[in-house]
Amino acid sequence: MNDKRQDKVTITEVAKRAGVSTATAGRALGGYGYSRKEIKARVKQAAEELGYRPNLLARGLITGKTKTIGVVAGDIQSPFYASILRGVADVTRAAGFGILLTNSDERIELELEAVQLLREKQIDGLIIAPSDLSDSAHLQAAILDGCPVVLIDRAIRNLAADAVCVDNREASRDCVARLTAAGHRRIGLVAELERWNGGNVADFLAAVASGRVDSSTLFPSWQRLYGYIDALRDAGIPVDPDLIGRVGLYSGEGARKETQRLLDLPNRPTALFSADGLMSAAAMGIITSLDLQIPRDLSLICFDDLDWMSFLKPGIAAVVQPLTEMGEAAARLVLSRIDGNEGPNQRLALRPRFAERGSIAAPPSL
Amino acid sequence: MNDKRQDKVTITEVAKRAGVSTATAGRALGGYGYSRKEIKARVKQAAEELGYRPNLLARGLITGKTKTIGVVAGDIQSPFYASILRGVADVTRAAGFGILLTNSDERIELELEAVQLLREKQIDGLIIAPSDLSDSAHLQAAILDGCPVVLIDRAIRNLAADAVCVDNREASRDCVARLTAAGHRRIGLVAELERWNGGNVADFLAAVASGRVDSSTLFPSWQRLYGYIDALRDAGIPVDPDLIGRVGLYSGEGARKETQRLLDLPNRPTALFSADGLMSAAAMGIITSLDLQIPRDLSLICFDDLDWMSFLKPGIAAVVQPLTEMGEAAARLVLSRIDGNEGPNQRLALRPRFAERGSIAAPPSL
DNA sequence: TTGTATGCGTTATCAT
DNA sequence: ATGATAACGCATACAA
Repeated sequence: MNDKRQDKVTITEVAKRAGVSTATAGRALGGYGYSRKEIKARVKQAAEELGYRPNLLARGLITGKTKTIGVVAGDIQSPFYASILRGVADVTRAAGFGILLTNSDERIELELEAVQLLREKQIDGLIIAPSDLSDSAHLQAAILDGCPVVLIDRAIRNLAADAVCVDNREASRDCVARLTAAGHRRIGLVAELERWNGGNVADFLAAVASGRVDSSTLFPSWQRLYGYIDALRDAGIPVDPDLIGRVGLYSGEGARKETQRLLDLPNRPTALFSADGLMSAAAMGIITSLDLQIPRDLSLICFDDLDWMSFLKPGIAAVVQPLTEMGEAAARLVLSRIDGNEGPNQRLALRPRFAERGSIAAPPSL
Repeated sequence: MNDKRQDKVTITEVAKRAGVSTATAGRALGGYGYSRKEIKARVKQAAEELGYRPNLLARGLITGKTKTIGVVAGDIQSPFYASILRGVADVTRAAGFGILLTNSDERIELELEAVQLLREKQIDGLIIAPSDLSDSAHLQAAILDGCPVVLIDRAIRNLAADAVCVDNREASRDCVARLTAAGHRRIGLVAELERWNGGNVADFLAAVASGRVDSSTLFPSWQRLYGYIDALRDAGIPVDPDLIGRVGLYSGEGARKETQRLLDLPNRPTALFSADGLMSAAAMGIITSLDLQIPRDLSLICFDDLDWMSFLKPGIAAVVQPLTEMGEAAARLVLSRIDGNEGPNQRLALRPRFAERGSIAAPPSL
C-alpha cells in the first residue's frame, strides 16, 4: 500500500497524480494563492497517497526564509544555557521554527566559525550569548544583511540588536546589602572577572570610583562586582581588594583555588558571595571540605539557583534568574523582528527572584 | 572598502569579477573538480573582496546533503540531555556538521512532529531518544529513505538503527547488590516505570519470573527495576511490591509522593535506590525534610550523578553514566553511516562508572 | 481559478 | 582545465 521508497516524491509527482500543474499543486498544499476546494482535496489526497513531504531547502531557496533560527550558546551543558535553550525551543517550536544550535565555549574564534556556518545555512535570525563585547563586526554584518540578532545575558554597546539580560548590578547589590544588614563587614566575592578591556580589578575599581563605567555593557561578573561595590559603599565599608576572588578563566578548579585563598586569609571573611553557578559549586565543595558550618561559621549567598541549594540544611540563599523566561523573551524578540517589526531596539532587563534561605546569619565574632 | 550590503553576493558575481564562468568559480571555491591554482587564487581573491559566502541551501538542494543532523531530545533542560547534547555537538562540529535541535518532552505526538520537521529540512541523519518503543514507523520510514537513525538511551526491537545505551540492568544490579552486601533486606526503589506495554509492575514481575522479557529493549527505568530484581534474587530476598515506588509520570512531584510513601511505610525500608536524577533530587528533598541522617537512618544510592552528590556530607553514592561520551558515540555512529558505512547495526552499551561515597552503611536495626 | 514559464544559487554533466 | 547548460524542488509573475 504505502509507497515510501528511496525515491523522493516531489510536488511534480503529486501534481501528475492529481492531474494538475505543479503550480496548482503547490498552491493547494502550500496554502498560498487560490485553488478550488475540490481541487485542493484531490491534490491533498494525492499527496497523502504518495507520502509527499515538502523539501524545505527548495522552499527556502526561493522564499529567502528558512524558518530556522540560530543559537550560539556558551556551553550547552551548563544548566544556565540549558534552561535558556529550553525557553527558546518552546517559543520557536510553537511558531513552526527550527533551531540550529552551536557552542562557542565562550571563545570568540569558535563563535566566529559558528556564526558563519549558521549564516551560510541561511538562518532567519540569531540568538547569541556573545563571547566578546568589543569584537562584534560579525554581528554587525549579520544585522546589516537583514538577519536580526538578539543578545542574551550580555549587551553590546553601539550594536543595533535587541538584548535580554537581568539587572546583575542591582541583584548583586541587593545580595550584598543583605549581608551588610546582617552585620558583615568582611565579605568575600568569588567571581569570574575575565574580559574587561584587558584591565584588572584595581583598574576597574578606579574606573568605577571615577564614574566612567557603563555597567549595562559589562560582562555579568563585572556587573556583579559593581553591585558588590555599590552595596559596600552604601554601608560605608571600604572595598578590600584582597576579598575579591578573581577566578579569571571560567573553571571549577580556579574557583576552588580562589575560595580556598579567601578562607585561608588571616582575617578571613565572615561571608561569601559567589557570583555564578560554577563558582557556587566550587565554593560549596571547599566549605564542606573545611568543615565550616553554614551559617554559623560563614554566611553564603549565591548568584544562580542550583537544585541542591534548596535541599541542603540549611538551604543556601540564591538569586534565581528567570532563565527559561529569558530564552522565551529572546525568541519572541527575534521572531518579531523576522516578522518585520522595525521598532527601536529593546534591551530587556528581567527581574531575578531572590530565594531567601537559611545561609545568612550574623558574623561569628559579633 | 568592504561591501556587505543588503544584496547577497552570489557565485555569479564572484565569477564575473574573476573573469571566469560560474562553474569554474564553483570548482575553485568548493574544492571539487579541477582548476589551475592560478585561477583558484584569482577566484578566491574575488570571493574575499566581495565577502562571498556560499548558500548552503542551494548546495544542499543539488547535492542532496545538508551537513546537518537532527537531534530529538526528551528535555534539553535536564542535565542528562544537556550533557549528551554537548557530546553530540562537539563531534558534529569537528566534522563540519550543524545540529538541528528539538524537544519531545517524551511525548510521541511531539516526537512525530519534530521528526517530520527535521526530515523536511533534509537532515542527513537523526539522533533520537525515542518516546515510544513500539510506535516507530516514522523512524523506520526515515531509515528506508536513507536517513540513518541512531537511538540514544533506549533501543527499539526490530529497527535497523544503531543504538547507544548503558547496561542499566547490570549497573542497577550492582547498586542493589552493594546494599544487600551491607546487610539491607528492605530496599525501596523510586523509579519512573511508565510505558511498559501498558502493563503494571505486577505484570512485569510475573513476566520476568517466567523469563519472557527482553531487557535490552525496555525503557531504562524498567531495566533498572529488572536489575533490582536480579540483585534481590541473588541475595535470596523476595521482592516486596510495596517497596517499588512507581512514579509514573516523570515529575518531581510524583517522585516526592512515592518517596514519602515509602518512608512512611510501617516497616520502612532501610535503604533507598533512586533510579534517575529527577527521582534523586526529589528523594533527597524528602529525606532532608524528614530529618533522616544518611547513612545512619537510611542508606541511599542513586542512578545518575548530580553535582551536589559529591559535596554533601556524606557524599551520595551514584552510578555515573558517561553522558558526553554517549553523545559523542552517537554522533560518530551517525556520521559514519552518513559517510556510507553499511555494516551491521551496532548496539553500544557503554559502561557506567560507580562513585562510591559515604551514603551506604549497615541497616539501623542490625 | 489555473497553467506556463522563469528563477532562487549552487553543483553536475558534458562538451571543448 | 574550463565553459555552457541543465538540473535540484519549489514558489511566483503573468497570461489565460
